[in-house]
Amino acid sequence: MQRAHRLRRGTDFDRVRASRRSWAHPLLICYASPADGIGLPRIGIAVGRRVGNAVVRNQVKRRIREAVRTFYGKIQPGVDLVLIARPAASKAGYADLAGAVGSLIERAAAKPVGSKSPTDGPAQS
RNA sequence: GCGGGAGGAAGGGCGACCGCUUCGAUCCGUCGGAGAGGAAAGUCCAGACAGCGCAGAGCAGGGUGCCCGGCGCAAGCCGGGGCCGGGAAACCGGUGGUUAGAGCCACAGAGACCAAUGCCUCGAUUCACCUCGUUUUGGAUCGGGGAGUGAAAAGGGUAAUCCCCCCCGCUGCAACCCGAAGCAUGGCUGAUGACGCUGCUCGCCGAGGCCAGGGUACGGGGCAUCCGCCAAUUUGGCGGACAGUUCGCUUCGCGGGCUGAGACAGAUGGUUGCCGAGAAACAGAAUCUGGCUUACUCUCCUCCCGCCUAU
RNA sequence: GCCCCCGUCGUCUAGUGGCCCAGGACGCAGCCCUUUCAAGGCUGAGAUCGCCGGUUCGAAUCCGGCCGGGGGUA
Repeated sequence: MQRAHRLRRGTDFDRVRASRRSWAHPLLICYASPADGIGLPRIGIAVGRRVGNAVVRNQVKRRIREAVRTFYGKIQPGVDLVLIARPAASKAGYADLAGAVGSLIERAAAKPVGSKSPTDGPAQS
């Protein structure tokens, strides 16, 4: 997950969260918004202080990042995502977090498959 | 052997595949090097560094604190000793000055601080009396003894109260410097001196300051141990110093080798194999350094104290 | 990251060495008043003063260390 695939600026986070398009999971919350230009999808990860101390937050962040890497090819281009960890994520293992990330990407920003209409994507919001 | 105490070491190792940050090389396909801690933590001290006005004077405020010796710029640390408290001991914790001065010491108690007086009792002297008492009344004076109160009483306690002696400008890398982009003004105030070096006063300086609203929240340096030299387009090479680690020696030191993390939504991860009894605890660098404090683990080493057993 | 501030009944707070095993208001419970409710009156319960040490005869208060909240900072 290289730097070009990540959200870099605070204004990007604000813009994605201001789009109000969100999907919830017991471990994570996902926001989605179309990017300014057509390009690679970008992901931002936020882990607040309620999740745990610095070690726990880093561990959660790395597991989410690794899960995003495995599902990265399924995200449609030109979409910005923000993944926010909830406190329960501190007790979840990698398999649970990866499942959460996979389901959220499937629901929020999956590439249109076959002849299916792309109306479930957030780019129309 | 069991229990307790002090000090120290260590904080997994070797790999495979897929990934991350950074540096370098590159035939742009890739390749190679480096990549969290003993506390990185809490932010409790001190210093470096940077800005603020000459970094001024006084007050306020803050800090240090038994004695001797040593290390250190300082905070602080090490060794020995004294006193107090805890413990059976090893050991642990705490430490200035109340004959410079001031304040406070509730309740209780006669009295709580340069002393003065009250209670009980004994003795002596003396006075009073419808009761004339020294085996027995009351008062006064002098002298002796005592109880009670309280943490503490003819002699204190409290400086983790002010104070005395010694030290300290303020603000902090979101400091600060360079560059770029963008915006809209309105009100109040100011050479009768605003603002500022912080809280107050003085001295000094000399033109902006405050509020509301609006705009941008980008690049680089500081910043990755420091300094110097060489070559130079970047990179690099050499030397010295500092720190860490390791080895050796003629061992309070000297010499050799190796190493020097570093971003700006913020780098160590995922899956798994072997060693192994097992891989668990606290915990993630953010300007840097030295200390202090706190959190914690499977073990290992050295020394000390007590008990039991054996010799 | 850096720099500050605050923890006292359920809530908001007063108390800055002893008069306080902590006072007040709102809330809570009971009684009175009222046909009933509200308002009003009386009474009562409710606090290991965030935690652990220390100084002192004596600590919510003074000192040290932890814990938990909150704020500022281009």
